Amino acid sequence: MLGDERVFATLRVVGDLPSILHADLDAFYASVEQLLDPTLRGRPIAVGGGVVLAASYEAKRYGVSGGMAGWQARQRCPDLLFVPGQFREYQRLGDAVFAILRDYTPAIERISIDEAFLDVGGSRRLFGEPADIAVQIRRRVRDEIGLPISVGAARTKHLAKIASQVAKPDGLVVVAPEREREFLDPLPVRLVWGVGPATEARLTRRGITTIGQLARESPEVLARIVGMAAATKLTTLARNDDLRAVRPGEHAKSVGAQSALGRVAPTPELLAEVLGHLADRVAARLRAKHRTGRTVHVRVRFVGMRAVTRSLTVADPVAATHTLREIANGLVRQALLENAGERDITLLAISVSHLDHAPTVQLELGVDGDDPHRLGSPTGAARLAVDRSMDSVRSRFGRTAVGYGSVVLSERGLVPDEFRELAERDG
DNA sequence: TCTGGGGTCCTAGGACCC
DNA sequence: TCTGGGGTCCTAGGACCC
Repeated sequence: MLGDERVFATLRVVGDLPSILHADLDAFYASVEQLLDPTLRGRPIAVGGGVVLAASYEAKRYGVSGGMAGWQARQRCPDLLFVPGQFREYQRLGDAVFAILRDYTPAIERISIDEAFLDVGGSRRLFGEPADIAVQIRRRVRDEIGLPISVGAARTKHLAKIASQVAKPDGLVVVAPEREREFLDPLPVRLVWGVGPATEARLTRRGITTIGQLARESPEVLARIVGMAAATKLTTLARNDDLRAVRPGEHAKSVGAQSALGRVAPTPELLAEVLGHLADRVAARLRAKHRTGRTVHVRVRFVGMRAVTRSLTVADPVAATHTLREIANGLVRQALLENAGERDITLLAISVSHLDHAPTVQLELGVDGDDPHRLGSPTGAARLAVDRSMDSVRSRFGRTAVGYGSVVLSERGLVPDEFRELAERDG
């Protein structure tokens, strides 16, 4: 049974046709839980514990939303039922939905586990008009997978995305080209991609609350409110002038990992353990993608959410766990020294940017030099060799099969690693 | 009683080069 | 005689998105 289908279109479409679809699974994690366990259906549930990772629509009606602290969610909805995530199932079902989408076009851009853009302009002869394809997609995802999915269809990506948000839950909205302004103008600025709480507050203070007002505002005035680049972007989006194409297969620009720690003293032992774990995760993923990076960033969060970052760009690409851990350790110690007023920390993160492709040959062969950070040095090459054998053992026996001493012991993370892997973008 | 983990992009100052 | 202008890279911080 399909839900609401509001076709915001006239019968005859003129001009450019709305050939871009944005497909977005509704309350994805929560919907999967309700699919797998029928006793959860119709009940307010939240995936997570300390923080709400996803809330069912029954829970959303009470004001529970993703990212909210657990205690706060319980306060708003006393009957709220928390369930732990089944992360492998999310990945499996997300992939299954994606496979259905791919039946309709190869021009598909997956932007997260539960969301994708499709350009179905070339699929008319086989499958019909975009609106028909959207109906088929929604029916198949419902029948074959069992999940609700909302779809927006429009002439541009941004408008298609807004349409799918308006369509939720479990709906379809098609925006005909000649009715774009009529559709867009009354909607709140918050629906524009890139407008979060801070920007929304600034715009509201200037009396700008709808997308129509945003579109009519002069870029110069807007620049004074939100800055030059943001003003240009917001104007383009609000006027629906962003014509970027659906692009399959983008490359990631950075790879990182973080760990929330509760509230702990940053002893050398703790730093060694946590940074070892994080460096191991990041470096293994870099190697799996055959990539290296030149800039290492660390982030340290103190009690009260204040956070600082430190980064270092090195001449030679990094992909070895030990090298990454040493650089990160140095940066974190520096950050702690410069913030000596702070006692405990609540989070540590490592990420690597300035990514480059790493041909196997370049990684394996050493050249002269004795700087251990040098990938080409004998030390660097030896480290990579160790990492690579570890990678291959893990690929056969699972990631906890082997590891650096302190890393294996620290698998007591607060969040399961399966979930971490889920949140990664494909690179 | 502050709440996860993965990312992208922008700003702004300083160093350095021509 | 301390004065122009443009560009690139690095670093730190912040807003935002899923």
